[in-house]
Amino acid sequence: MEQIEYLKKGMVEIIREQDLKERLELCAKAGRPLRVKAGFDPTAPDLHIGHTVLLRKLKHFQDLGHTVIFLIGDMTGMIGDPTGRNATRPPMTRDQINENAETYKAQVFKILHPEKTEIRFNSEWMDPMKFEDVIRLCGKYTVARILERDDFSKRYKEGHPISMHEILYPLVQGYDSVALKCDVEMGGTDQRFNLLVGRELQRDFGQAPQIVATTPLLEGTDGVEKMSKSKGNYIGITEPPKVMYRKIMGINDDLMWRYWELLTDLSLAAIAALKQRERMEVKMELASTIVADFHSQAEAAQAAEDFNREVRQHAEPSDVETIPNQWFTTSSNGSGTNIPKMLVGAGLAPSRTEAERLLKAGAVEIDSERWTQLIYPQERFTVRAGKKWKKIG
RNA sequence: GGACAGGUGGGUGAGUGGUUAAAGCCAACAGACUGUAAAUCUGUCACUCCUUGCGAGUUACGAAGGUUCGAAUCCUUCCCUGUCCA
Repeated sequence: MEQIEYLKKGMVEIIREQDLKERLELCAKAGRPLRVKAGFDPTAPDLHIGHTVLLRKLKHFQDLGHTVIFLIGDMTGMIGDPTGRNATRPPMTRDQINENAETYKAQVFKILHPEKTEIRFNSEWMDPMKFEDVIRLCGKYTVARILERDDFSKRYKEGHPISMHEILYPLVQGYDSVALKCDVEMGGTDQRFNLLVGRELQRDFGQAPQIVATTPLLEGTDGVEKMSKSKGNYIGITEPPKVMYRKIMGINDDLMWRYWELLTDLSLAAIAALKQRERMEVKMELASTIVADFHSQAEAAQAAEDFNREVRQHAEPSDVETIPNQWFTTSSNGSGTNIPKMLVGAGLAPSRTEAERLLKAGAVEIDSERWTQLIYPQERFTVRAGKKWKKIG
């Protein structure tokens, strides 16, 4: 079946492929689309391109006519998913969650087809649950099995705390699949365990167990850790074209191939062909492709132009902000602008101590000349501190 | 409920009364190099103030008190975490 081949591309694992085939056939006969769920924690208000690896895959299901359920874990967000953590996440407040959820909604449709997407919140069925129901749910699983989970067992062995509520997380997520009668659940490879719990619970509730499909986790711009907001190695999908472009250009050459594979629709053969070409050129093409995906062709072209000028030629950016000079003083020793104060005031340095360090390190350039003195005798000038530029005057 | 161990800067982790704003490593930032990057090398990496000086002051080692000329280091209470016992 060709549907299977299309869906398999870019997936790490399908449990079980045979089941997926059968389910596809079954639904085709019954004339109903598959219900494909993916859950998102409303912890990060902004999606990054790492999330789009999964979103792209969900879209592929939609391309084949199936329904995607974008589940916002407003209830589970209050628990804090322990996945990949060795410390407990702080629970979020209701207000924070609602706010973040709105941002999610606005962002996912850059990839997903709105008309084939159901957006749901797990508080829909979690809120009405009584404590009795919760206990009954807990009875469906055992402590030993939960502790099998890699990060739990690791934390346990190393003597790190695991709170009771974290143990509940996989159960809650699994129950979501029961409530939604999911056919397929997708997630990153780190979600494998949680996704599998869903299968078991569905079986317990007399449903056919969902097919579990995992996608790879994208490395962040540092090339080492998984992309994540908290690690600061992410590229947000709402970031301005210029920033996005620059971040992509900043990745390691080797990582670029992985980005081509997971973040574009290019076939593996086409990517292999790119490897024959000049790397700089290919990376710029990657940056343009991705920026165009989230913005537009025109903005991507502009970002490329800015990059050439600012980064490659070290020229002044086209959109340097001008700030009135409030640091110019005249005294008996002469007159001038106090540079450290100006750097902090203009947002080029976080503190005066830091500003002085930048000066000493030779990171400050004024009107294209390196400047290391405290006082600059002019009132109007263009200043660059590291990568940041401002016009003063 | 009891016994024991522990809580140090963004992360890890030294430091058990005085040149300790706190080693080392990682991350980060800046400079050099360069095709962007990576790698490498160099420097920096709490804050404020000024006359920018191997300057002055302030804050900091879970929290609050105490001992002392002087405490991350000793004492007391509290909070938190783990292990074992019940």
